[in-house]
Formats: sequence, structure tokens, C-alpha cells
Amino acid sequence: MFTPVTKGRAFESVVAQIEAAIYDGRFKTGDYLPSERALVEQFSVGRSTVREALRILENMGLIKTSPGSHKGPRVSASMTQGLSRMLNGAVKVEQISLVDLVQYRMMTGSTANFLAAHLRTAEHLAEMAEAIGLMAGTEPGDSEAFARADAQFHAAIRKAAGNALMDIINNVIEDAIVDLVRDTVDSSPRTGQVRAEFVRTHQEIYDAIERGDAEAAASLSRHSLTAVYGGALSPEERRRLELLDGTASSIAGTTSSTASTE
Amino acid sequence: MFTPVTKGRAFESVVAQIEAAIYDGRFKTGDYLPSERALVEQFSVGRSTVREALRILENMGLIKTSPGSHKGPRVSASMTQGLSRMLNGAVKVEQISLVDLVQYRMMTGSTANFLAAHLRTAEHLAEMAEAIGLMAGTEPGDSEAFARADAQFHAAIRKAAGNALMDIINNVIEDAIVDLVRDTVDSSPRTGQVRAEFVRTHQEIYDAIERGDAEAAASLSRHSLTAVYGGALSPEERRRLELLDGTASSIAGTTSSTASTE
DNA sequence: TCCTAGCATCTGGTCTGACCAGATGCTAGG
DNA sequence: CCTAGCATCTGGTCAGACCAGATGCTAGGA
Repeated sequence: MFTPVTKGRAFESVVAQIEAAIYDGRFKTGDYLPSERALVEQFSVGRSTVREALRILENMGLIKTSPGSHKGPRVSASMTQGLSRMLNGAVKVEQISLVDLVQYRMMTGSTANFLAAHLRTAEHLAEMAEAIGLMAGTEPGDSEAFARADAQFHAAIRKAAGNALMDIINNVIEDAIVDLVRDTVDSSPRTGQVRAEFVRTHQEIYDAIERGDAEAAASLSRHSLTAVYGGALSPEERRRLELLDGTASSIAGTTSSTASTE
Repeated sequence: MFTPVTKGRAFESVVAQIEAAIYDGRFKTGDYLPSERALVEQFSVGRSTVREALRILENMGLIKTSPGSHKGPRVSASMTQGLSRMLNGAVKVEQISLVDLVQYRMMTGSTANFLAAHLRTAEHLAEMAEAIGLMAGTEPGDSEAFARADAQFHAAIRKAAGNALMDIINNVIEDAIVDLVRDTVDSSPRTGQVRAEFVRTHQEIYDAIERGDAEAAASLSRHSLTAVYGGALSPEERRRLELLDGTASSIAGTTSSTASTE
């Protein structure tokens, strides 16, 4: 099944072979790879080499290891976890600024709303409505539960939008923003009247999605983000946000006939 | 009742500590980590444990190892390579579909064009023009150089757009798509007349950016992607692309009335 | 007969010590 | 002063050993 190693670093060849075996279907999710000691024989390499290869595959989310099993490493093939972990790291090491994050979220969030307005089913709408209900129903002090319900609402929208990549990346971005803002401006969003304002905005977005008004759903998302985070930004940064926000222009242009609210 | 004091796997702790050290700036790009044998002492673990940790960090793109150096693993902190590799894998194991990728690129690419049209300086324009010149000037057979020039053009646009996060992610997405499509439809894009068509499209985008026509720049990007990759997609997938493409609607909406699919 | 305690045996996780090939940098000889 | 050459460092690999935990068979008790 596997051929011994010849060129380059040995563990890289092991990774490549197992990776290929998973990609072209010789191993499917739920299957079990041979045990480390069995792989040692098949590849004719030492155990540490096999283990380093397995660490990489595990890091990529292709396999999961667990001791004690008599079966071997389990093929999981769910790379979303590793993907968002790495994305998180990339955001951290690159020192992404808050305005970059918010601007990016403005793009992805409004596009997700736009797509959701087109593709939403009754089931999706029910999930969104449930999340809004949760938001409105949480205790005024329980900002934790409120944030959870908020995340649930956005997750429902992403699901309706039907783009798996967008789901992953938006998720990471939203987390990163929450982290940043919690550290930066720990003021009082999501409490008191701001809370009610939040619920109202979400309800508006829901209405737009429900009636299939993609433009409105996207626009509401952008306005909402400008309103929420604009206060934490410098005038110069605000200007960058407003480029995408549609006081006059839409996210991708087409000022066309609509949105001349100015 | 009795909880074990021994935490998880040792190498995970090593990864976490080094990762944190890089994230909060104790190591910067270009710095050198202690050598494996030095890390063994500092962490009080075996070398295999350290090595497994280094493999993971290397896989995430945080460090690079090279034998013979008297310095140690080099901190690189460029995760784009690892990210696009994982993205590739995610598509192969069908966690993410090709249409997801293209749709996402449509969003990010057109938004980058939109921002670039607003924010471009003379210097940015010069870079773009140079890249187009390179594209037009490459040998007809040298698709490698052509692809490099193409990437250079897009990099210049991202730079003009001025969003670091968008730069990273677009870069990753573009790489992944190129890889995937090379494997999927190895037909003859970027050769012969298609090549000329490519150059023409890029020139149009340049013109739009140059004159500050953000809407046109964004729209051209979407049309171009639909044209290039649409052929590799099923009708159902094409429809998802066209949702974002603006035969009638812009990426984030504004044409309203188009959305009567249901 | 059925059930369960217990053990052999498997798994991954870790450590030690060793060797190799290649790169580095100092040093001795030109 | 320059350069050839060697000591020494690096990462890459291997072999062998031990541990803790999970599995599954088996023998003994109900």
C-alpha cells in the first residue's frame, strides 16, 4: 500500500503518501490508519519519523489519534478546525488592525446577508427567529448569553448563505473582533438600551432576509457595523469603513439608483 | 474525586508556549528559536517531544527549520503557504466546494478592486501597469511567468486596497484556486487567444481603478471570474456564482428586484 | 448458563542515546 | 592576508525501552 521513503525529509514523504491516500478516497472519514508500529514497517522508517508525520496530519485535521485503541489513528478529514486555528494565528501574527477586521467583516457579513436573502429556506428563517428570540429573552445582565444568541443568529445566516468557506472565515473574524474589542473598548455595548437597539437591528435584518430583499439585508449589516464599531475608530479609520458602508455606495459599488440616502 | 495533575500531551504544551511567544512578539520574524537540544533543556522534555512540537509549528508556517545552521529554527510567521495548502485539502476532502472558493474569491476580489479604485496612488498604479506589461510581454509558452505576472497584478491591487487581512486571505484563496483548477480543468486557459483576453480584462480593470470607477472595477472582477471558472461548474453551481455576479445585481446587493428566485 | 473480575496485549506518548549529513565558523598553514 | 581544513554545531533519523490507558479475551464465580 505504501512505498518506502527515498527523497527529501522522510516524514514529508510519509505525510504526502497518507495525505494522498485520504484525498483520493482510499481512506474515508471514520476509517482507521494502521498503527504507528505498523506504519513503521510499511514505510521502512523509524517510529519517530512516522510520529512526526502523524503530528502534521493531525495538525491539518486529517486524522485524530487516541491512545489505547487497538485500531490506530482515526481518519477524520475535518479540516475546518485546523483551518480556523491557523487563520486565528495569522490574524495575530500579522497584527491586523481593528479597522481592517471590521472592514473585512463588513464585506463578508453583508455578502452573507445578501446570499441568505436569496437562498434562505423556512428552516433557516426559523433558526434566525429563534436566535432573535433568545437575544430578546436573556437577562439584562447576562451579556454572555446575549453574545451567544447573537453568534447563533449570525451562524444561522451563514448557514443559509450556503458557503462553507465563508462560514469558517466569518466565524474566525467575528471571534477576533470580539477579542479585540473586549480588550480595547470594554464600554457598554450590549447592555441597556444598546441591547434593545441590537435586537431591533437584528429584527430588521431578519425581515429583509425573510422577504428576500438582499440589498437591504446587506446594507443593514454594513450600517450596523459602522454604528457599533465606528465609535472606537479614528476619523481616518472611519472613512475607510464608510468607503464600504453605503451611505452613498454599496459594498462593491453599484451606487446605481438606490441608496442615495445622503 | 482525584483529578490527575498531569495535563494533556507534552508536545501540545510546547507548541502552545512557543506559539504564544511568537504571537505576543517575544520572537519576531527573522529571529531564531533555541536549537532543539536547547529547547529540550528549557522545557525538560525529550527531544522527540520537542521535535513533534516543531513539526506542528512548521506546518502552521510559524517557523522554518534547516539543518547545519548554528542558530536554530527560524521564525518565519508567514502562514499563507500552510493556509492555502490546508484550503486545498479541505476542497479535496469536500469540506469546501470549488464553487465556494470561487464565490468567495468573487466577493473578496471585487471588494479589493472597489477599495483600490478609491485609494490607489500613482505608485500603486505604476505597480499594476508594470504587472500588466509583464503579462503581455511573456513568451506565449511560458505559462509559469504569465501566472507570476498575474499574481503580481493582483498583489498590487490588494496593496492599494490597504487592508492587511484582505491581503492575506485573498492571497491564500487565489493560490488555492490556481492549484485546484490546474488539476481540474487543465484545458487551455492562459494560452493563445485566452491569454490575450486575460490581458485585455486586466487592462480594463486597471483603467477602471485608474479613473476611480470603483463600481466598474468591482463588476469587471466578478464578470471575469464567472467567465473563467464558470465553465468548470455545473449549472446549479453557476447559478450560485451568478447570484453574486452582477449581470443585474452587485456583490452586496443594490439591484433589488432581481431576487425573485422563489 | 451468564456475568464479571482480571490480565495479556494492544495503542499512543515519552525518553534516552546514538549516528549521519550538511552547514558554520574558527584556526592553522600557506 | 587569504584559504584550506577540521572541530563543532545543526536538524534528520533510528533503535530500544518504558509508561499509562483502553481493549478484548478468558477464567473463575454466581
